[in-house]
Amino acid sequence: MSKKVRVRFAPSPTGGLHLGGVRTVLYNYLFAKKHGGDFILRVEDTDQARYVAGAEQYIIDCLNWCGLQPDEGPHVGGPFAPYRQSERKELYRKYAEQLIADGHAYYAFDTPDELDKMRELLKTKGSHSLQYDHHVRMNMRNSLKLLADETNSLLNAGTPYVIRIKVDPDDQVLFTDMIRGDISFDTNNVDDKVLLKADGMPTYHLAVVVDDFLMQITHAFRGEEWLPSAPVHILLWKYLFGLDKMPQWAHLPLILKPDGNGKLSKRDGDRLGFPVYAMDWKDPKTNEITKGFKELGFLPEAFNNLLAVLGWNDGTEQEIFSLEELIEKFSIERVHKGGAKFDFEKAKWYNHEWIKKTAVEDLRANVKEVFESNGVKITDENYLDKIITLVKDRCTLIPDFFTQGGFFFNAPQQLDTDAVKPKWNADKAAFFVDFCTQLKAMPDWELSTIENEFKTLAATKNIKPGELQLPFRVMLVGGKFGPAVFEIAALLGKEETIRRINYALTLF
RNA sequence: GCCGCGUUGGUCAAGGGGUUAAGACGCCUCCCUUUCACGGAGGAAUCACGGGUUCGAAUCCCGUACGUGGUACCA
Repeated sequence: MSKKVRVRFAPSPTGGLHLGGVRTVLYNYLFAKKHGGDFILRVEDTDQARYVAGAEQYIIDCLNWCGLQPDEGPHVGGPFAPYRQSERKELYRKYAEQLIADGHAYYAFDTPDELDKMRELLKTKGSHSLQYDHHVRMNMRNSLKLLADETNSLLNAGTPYVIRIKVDPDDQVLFTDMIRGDISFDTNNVDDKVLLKADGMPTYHLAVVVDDFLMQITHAFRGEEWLPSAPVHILLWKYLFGLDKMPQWAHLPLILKPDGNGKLSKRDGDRLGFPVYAMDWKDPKTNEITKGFKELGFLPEAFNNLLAVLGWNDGTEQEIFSLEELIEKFSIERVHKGGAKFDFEKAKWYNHEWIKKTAVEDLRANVKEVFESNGVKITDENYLDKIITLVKDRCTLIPDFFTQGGFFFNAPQQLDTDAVKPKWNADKAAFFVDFCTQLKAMPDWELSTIENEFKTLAATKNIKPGELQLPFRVMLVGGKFGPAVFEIAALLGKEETIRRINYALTLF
């Protein structure tokens, strides 16, 4: 019987949650759910210098908006609590000490100055690696070089120290990545990484391995930037828990900037005018707000969809996937090896598609919010629903509902008279005067009757109805946009339609 | 510098020895619609380069180039 699938996402709370982060979560989540497993959130808050208060809650909010809620985490608890590394601090030390006892790690007392000097020396000697490794460690101040007595007295005197892994030279570290296949590293190129810092906190290297073991993680998916440090993690697994217990690895491709090259960063979004964070992020230090996809008017379904297919597809021509479909169809083996450039135009296309396919009642709350934030109080949801139905095909982002349908609530302030005047004449003006009279007399207010009335009157006056539709549109909405004119009039109601015609007639 | 990973149109990509090298976004043309969209029909545009292996290479192998990531008491 195979172990239950357990995957984890382990962000460090240092700022907003960017596209790459959300996609990592998404792939983790899809894989877990596809195999009926658990998705665990773990927080790496061991880097005090960069830790930002509020960032953890922000990440949770983003996951919530995306609908990717963890089964275990600092906010929901779970059998392996705590889920914050700062609260697990003492745990890690035990494993670091065990490594030393087994001869796989050592105490190092080198000061930052001494480390700098060592690297300077290597540089002047023309060495092509600046690593703290088997070449140099016997020249440094550590428990390998020092006598046991010396080490103990240094320790007893409270000298600051770190614990470093002891990487043996001339060996190969081999592993199979679920996306990339077999990968090998020569241990001569792996340095003696710090595992436990002078402040007693673990580095990422120790923490992932210990936490993945303790939390029984079966599959570890993370960004490609971690590939070079994979050998350290694998060595740690070998020394501490045994390779047979190690999770399977998958290193996800990077999301790159649309122009030029390089990893997509927050700066690129600012520069190119699109968000790179899931939701608005306010940096508590600078109070600077970085725009998010949510606030720009993206639907979470579209956001998940566009992220999922940036580096993965199911091999068919399908482009639009719901979360349920993604869970069903996702396979980690089909994830690409190469990075993908982010294309905001295509991102908007996905949102447009999702708005078109989303039911009115599921759009209502979002649209209502947009109207109300524009100062339009919605009292009649039925009316709002009709507007949504009428304009949703032409909305790419949620705020477009207001630009496309705001005129249903507020008569246009300014009319695009330039669009009408060149072809305007007394006959047309007379048409609208008569049209109003007829509208007033109409017993009902139906789309078909309004349209019939308009067209028959035009015929009797010998004017092409098409030539009258544009002026009519401008009268009602203020410009050359919006849904079919007669639909608008029908929804606007008799009085308002007549009022707008009469007002416009004074301007043309 | 060293180490790792990658490279199919402008972008996302299917295809993994024989294909007219799918499809999508964007762009262009036309139809629909006397608004703008939606929808429909078309179009331009691609296998990084050089060597092999093979009857045959986008596909396999080796180089090169380019890109990208790492090279911290950051993750």
